[in-house]
Amino acid sequence: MNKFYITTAIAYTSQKPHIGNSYEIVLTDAIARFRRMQGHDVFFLTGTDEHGQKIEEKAKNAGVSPKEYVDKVAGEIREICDILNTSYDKFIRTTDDYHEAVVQKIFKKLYEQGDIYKSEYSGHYCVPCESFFTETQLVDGKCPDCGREVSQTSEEAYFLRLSKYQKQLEDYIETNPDFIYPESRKKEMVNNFLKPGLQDLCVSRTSFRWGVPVSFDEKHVIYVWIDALSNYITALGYSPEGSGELYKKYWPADVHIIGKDIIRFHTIYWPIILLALGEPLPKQVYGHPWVLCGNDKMSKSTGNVIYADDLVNRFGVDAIRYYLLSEIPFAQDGGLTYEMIIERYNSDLANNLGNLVNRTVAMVNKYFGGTLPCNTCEGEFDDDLKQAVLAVLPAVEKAFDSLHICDAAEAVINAAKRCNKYIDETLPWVLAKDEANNDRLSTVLYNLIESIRIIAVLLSPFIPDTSREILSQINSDITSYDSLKCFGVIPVGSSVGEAKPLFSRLDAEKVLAEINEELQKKAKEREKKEIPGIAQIGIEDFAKLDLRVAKIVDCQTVKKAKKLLQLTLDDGSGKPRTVASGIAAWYKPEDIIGKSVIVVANLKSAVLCGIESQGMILAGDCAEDDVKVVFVENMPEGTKIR
RNA sequence: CGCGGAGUGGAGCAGCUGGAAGCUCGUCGGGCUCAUAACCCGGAGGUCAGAGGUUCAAAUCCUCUCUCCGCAACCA
Repeated sequence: MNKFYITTAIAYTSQKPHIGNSYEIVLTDAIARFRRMQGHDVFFLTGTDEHGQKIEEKAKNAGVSPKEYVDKVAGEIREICDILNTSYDKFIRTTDDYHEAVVQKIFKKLYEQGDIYKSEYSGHYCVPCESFFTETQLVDGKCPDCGREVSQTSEEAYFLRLSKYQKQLEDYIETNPDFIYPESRKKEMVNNFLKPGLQDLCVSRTSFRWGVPVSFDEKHVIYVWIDALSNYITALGYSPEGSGELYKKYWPADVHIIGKDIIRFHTIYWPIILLALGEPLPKQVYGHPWVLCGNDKMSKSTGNVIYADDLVNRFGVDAIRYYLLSEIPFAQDGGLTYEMIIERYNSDLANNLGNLVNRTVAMVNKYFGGTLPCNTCEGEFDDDLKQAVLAVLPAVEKAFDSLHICDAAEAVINAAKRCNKYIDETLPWVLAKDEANNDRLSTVLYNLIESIRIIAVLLSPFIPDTSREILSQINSDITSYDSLKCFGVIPVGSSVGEAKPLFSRLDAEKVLAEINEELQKKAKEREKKEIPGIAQIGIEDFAKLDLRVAKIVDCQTVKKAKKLLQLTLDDGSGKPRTVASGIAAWYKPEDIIGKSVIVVANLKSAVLCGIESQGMILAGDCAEDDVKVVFVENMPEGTKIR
């Protein structure tokens, strides 16, 4: 029995995850379940990533301790994993004490062997930016962000020597072509990071406290990614001082399932940490695509967020699992709308699969009282059916091997389709009219029941509850992997149960109307809540802003930046002021030259794509993809706004 | 010229190691009645983004152009 270690990325506990975040665990679960079915000894890990500045801030805003905050969100996340019926073997939290202890040991080991070093001799700190840079990050010896002088001693931090392991990592990627998967992601990593040469990574922070402290230097907190990535081995009982049995058995991971946005951490930093620890590298990292809301990215500000638990309450777990697993492509982002869910639910689950099981079981009951007497009277369509049904397993195997999970789902559903066709070919209701055809009729129904059994078992990685329900209706408990490889293992004479619809058809219009009504209700509630929360600063805070009217005297596009326009402003001071603004998507230079805007005149300057930006101009986020600059009329340059 | 990907019938996608354009949904017509107005068959609908090129033959290879998306940089 081969071991199979599979993981999701651990979910960040800054807020409740939406359906796009939840896609990952469902995808991983399907793979884990399939491998178990094949007889692999599977260990399936998921969990939560709970440290970091963002969480510290969120907790502060919510008026609770970071731990309290994280306990709540981690609870929600785990609940969603359970609602989605995922079969994880372990749920790790980065606040678990054993994890924190091992992370400290890992950090210490890397420090002691010189792979992590204190930055004193190469430290460059930019005071205004509160940022820390390595020698190589400096631009002409100055801060790459603001271009000012940096000082040597103001801040110390620890760095991981990435460059030392670059060659080894490149070799590994070379000799394991499927390590970074899919291929296009590999190219991104190689071309954007490896080829230009890796820069040492800052792996400690002193600007906040919510993290794992460096054991030998307590004012430093370990960088969240070092902390988070280590979960894959701490969960198994890894320790630099000697690892436990689980680790020896399951590491290296067979595949890390992660979102495409964090490929870099998993294919560059993580392997290098492992190389430095002297541990084997994961065999594969699959960066899956995203679930989009229609064509848009799901985001809270747009208000188009959809949560897994809401969907499950409305449509059922298996409907949602099936949707995610069958609709989201292998490498391209997939869409999710209520319309699409209903469409797929009706066509695949209700009409095709559900109806097949229902009509077949009903016929067995109707014509034979639930017990088939014979399966030996073969006819002309039988071989074709058997061949088609037996061909599904190899197709599913192939799809899982290449992580094309939606293709696997499609292959199984197509088998159900083939069965529906077989019913029309063999016309059981015609056979039933003449008792002389009883044997043939029994054989036809037997072939259908056996096909349904195979389909049901193959559906178990995708829709486990439904799979069990189907098997219960046909009254079969033969579910072994080998039993999928030959046709006809259900014994003649066994009886079926009652025919109950698996998925009742949805009336799209009705369901959509209901959903709209609820969404509107929620939107109203939200409006009410948000307004009282605004008055949180005093007049003295506002007075810190120096807002002034300025006229745009020149404007140019910026070569290297898609989003930036470089504005030259007359703010009444007599000196031209340069401001870079991220409005290129909505404004062309000629549209705005000569107009007047409001500029935040006392904002500290910053360098963006090589331009020193001295302030910012005010603009409104009207919608997710619509920004409008605040133009003013009839006010002279330099007018103070308050 | 930073890197990578995508543009295929109304919608969503496959095909892309060159050899008569496919799948699902929708739509139209027919069949059937065991079943959840479900199922089965058939039709209509595409100059495979555009322009060149290689080839006996290109959606599939090469070049250029246009449009979208992602990564990187970055939205002050």
